[in-house]
Amino acid sequence: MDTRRNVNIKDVARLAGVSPTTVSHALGGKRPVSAATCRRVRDAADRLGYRPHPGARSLKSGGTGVLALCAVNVSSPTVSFSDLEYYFKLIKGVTEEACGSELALVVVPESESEVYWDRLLLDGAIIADPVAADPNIRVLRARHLPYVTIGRDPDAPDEGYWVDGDPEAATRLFLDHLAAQGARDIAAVTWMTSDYWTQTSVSAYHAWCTEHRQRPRLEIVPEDSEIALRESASRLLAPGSRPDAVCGLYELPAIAVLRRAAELGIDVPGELMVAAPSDFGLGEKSSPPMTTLDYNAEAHGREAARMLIQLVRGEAPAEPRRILPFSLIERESTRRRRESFDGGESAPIQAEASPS
Amino acid sequence: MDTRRNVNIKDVARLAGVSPTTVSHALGGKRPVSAATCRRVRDAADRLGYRPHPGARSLKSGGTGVLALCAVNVSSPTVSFSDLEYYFKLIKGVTEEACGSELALVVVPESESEVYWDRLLLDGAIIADPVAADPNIRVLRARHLPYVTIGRDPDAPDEGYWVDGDPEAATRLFLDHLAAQGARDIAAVTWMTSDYWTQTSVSAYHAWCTEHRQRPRLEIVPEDSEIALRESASRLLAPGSRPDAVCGLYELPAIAVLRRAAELGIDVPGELMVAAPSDFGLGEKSSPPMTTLDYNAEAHGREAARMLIQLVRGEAPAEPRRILPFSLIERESTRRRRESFDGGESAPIQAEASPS
DNA sequence: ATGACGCTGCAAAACGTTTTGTAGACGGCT
DNA sequence: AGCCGTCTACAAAACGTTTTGCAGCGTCAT
Repeated sequence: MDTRRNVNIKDVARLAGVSPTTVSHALGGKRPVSAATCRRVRDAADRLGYRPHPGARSLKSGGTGVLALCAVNVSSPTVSFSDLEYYFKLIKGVTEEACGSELALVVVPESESEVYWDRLLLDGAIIADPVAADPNIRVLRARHLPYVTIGRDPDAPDEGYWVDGDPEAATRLFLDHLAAQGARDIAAVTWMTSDYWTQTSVSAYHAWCTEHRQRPRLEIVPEDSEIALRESASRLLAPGSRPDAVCGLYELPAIAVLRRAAELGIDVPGELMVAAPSDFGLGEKSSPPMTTLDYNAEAHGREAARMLIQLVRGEAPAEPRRILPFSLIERESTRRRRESFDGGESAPIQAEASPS
Repeated sequence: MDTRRNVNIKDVARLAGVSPTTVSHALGGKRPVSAATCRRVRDAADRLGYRPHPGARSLKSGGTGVLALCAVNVSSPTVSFSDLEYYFKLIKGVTEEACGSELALVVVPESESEVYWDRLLLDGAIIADPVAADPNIRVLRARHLPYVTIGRDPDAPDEGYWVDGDPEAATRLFLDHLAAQGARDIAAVTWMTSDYWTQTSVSAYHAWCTEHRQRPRLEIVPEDSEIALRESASRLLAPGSRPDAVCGLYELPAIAVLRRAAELGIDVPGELMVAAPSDFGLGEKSSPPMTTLDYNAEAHGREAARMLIQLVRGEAPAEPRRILPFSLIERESTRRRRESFDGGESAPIQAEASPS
């Protein structure tokens, strides 16, 4: 079907009666061209519907104006609708910032195959939530493409360029909050993932327990499935040594605990408090609504994009590693003292960014 | 920061002690190369971390293996979280199909600027829900890139390549359903959008009203905002000539009607039935749950991708215009006769695809 | 008159691949 | 020995841009 040859710069040059060089300068503006010639060239280009070939352009000039955001995981069975809101905020933040700089943004859905990076024509990329030995990062390195991660690379948390929250501070804030509400035996539940946030949260949990002379109890959901989530929740709430609070380092495991608690007839927050320092938008919708984090994903996206744009331009970002502030959103799942009867959201508990 | 030159095919050739031609053939497999040489070349390429430049490759061979899906609207204020599930299903379907054919897929978030298409290196694209005078389609045409739309192009509904549901049949199915449940005065409410689905639904509504000797009453939400939604709902439910059922041609306006009904203390479905032949996943979550469509977005994505892949390969799709089947999911908002007390979802009412 | 200088546009050389035509070597056949 | 086909690998020509160096040509100051 695509039999017609695309019009190229020579065709435009011929119609306008000038050389290809002049066309390039008239359209690109790298060197002055007389007004009359310029108009003639533009007319010719418009009439022919000329579109410069992006490949050829990048081949010579080194850059296309395209950035990539590697984000939406379409393979995971449970990620489906929980992370969507988070991804959307990320995309929105990055897009806004990129559009402002006349750059194009594409979203690369994560999937098993790594075919992507070798085919795409890019100036740089943003990797959301990198994991250990991240394949995306490896390829970007090999291609010498600048990249920024949202969330630290667990293999090199103190290097490279990133925007992140403060998982240690967040975990401690949540544990302190639960303790302040009366919890004395706080268990933690998390995924089997290898990202920096999880790793750091887990060690922060252990450190906190040691400091507060509590017995740590960490339940790790071994795989990415509804069944595994259910089983972990059941194990955690089994009679005998049931904790009086659960801190889910991510929301989904915490939601599973809430569900299981409802099944077992355990009162939340009366007999069990549940909270998760995570922000995939699930806390609002769970029943009862769950205390979670405000991670401010849109700001993360914006800042990452801003940084990447500087890198692409060859500038060195003033702050290569940025920790953004977050706050705790208290909801019913941890609200034991009902002094007032508003039912609305209480004022978020702010936590300032503390550079690690 | 990106001072180091990328390794190119000549570097590999030099290290392996062969010509660039041989490297290309050893890696690309277009012509036979002896096993020994092949291994030498591969080793050299691996050691240097060689990645062929996608621009150069496409320049010569005409194609990169990249497809684009133009979908997520990040500009609209109301689209935010309602369409996400729909988009995700689309992305998932398209990605699966593309991966199966060793093609890469990128998602192009829709925004005001059209910068995108001129910079991206693509073999073809899928446009989700094209509008009248769609700018994306215009550019794709100019670049002679093959494209498939999900939902018909309202400017040329009977041409080109598309996958779609059957808006006329869907609208009639819903109106018949409401009438069968006892509705005698069915109003419709919709967006101010220029897509084919909306246009066709609206005329189907008018036609149906004429056939059934009902006075049509169409409320159009004039702009994309929460306030406009609220006002339209209020107008529709104002006392005096209140309809006994509302068919929201999209979900969001229908949800606004549900909310307003709750505020006014109007019993749904007792005094007012509400349904929407649309599938953005909101029907399940509204209160009361609303009767909606099962559009089967993932299948739409898969079929569109399959078609596009054929086009990119130069094959002519057997069926350039495909109408996929859909079904009505009955929920509480239109369930007047409560003969059983299961409370679950009833069996969907199937509707076979009828080629227009 | 002469040189310097600014403006305008052109020719040619990249950029890194793939593709095509062909040369050389080698073995098997008449 | 001569011929033919098969392997293997190379040289050279694209692909469509941007970039660089430079030539022509007026204009202005000396």
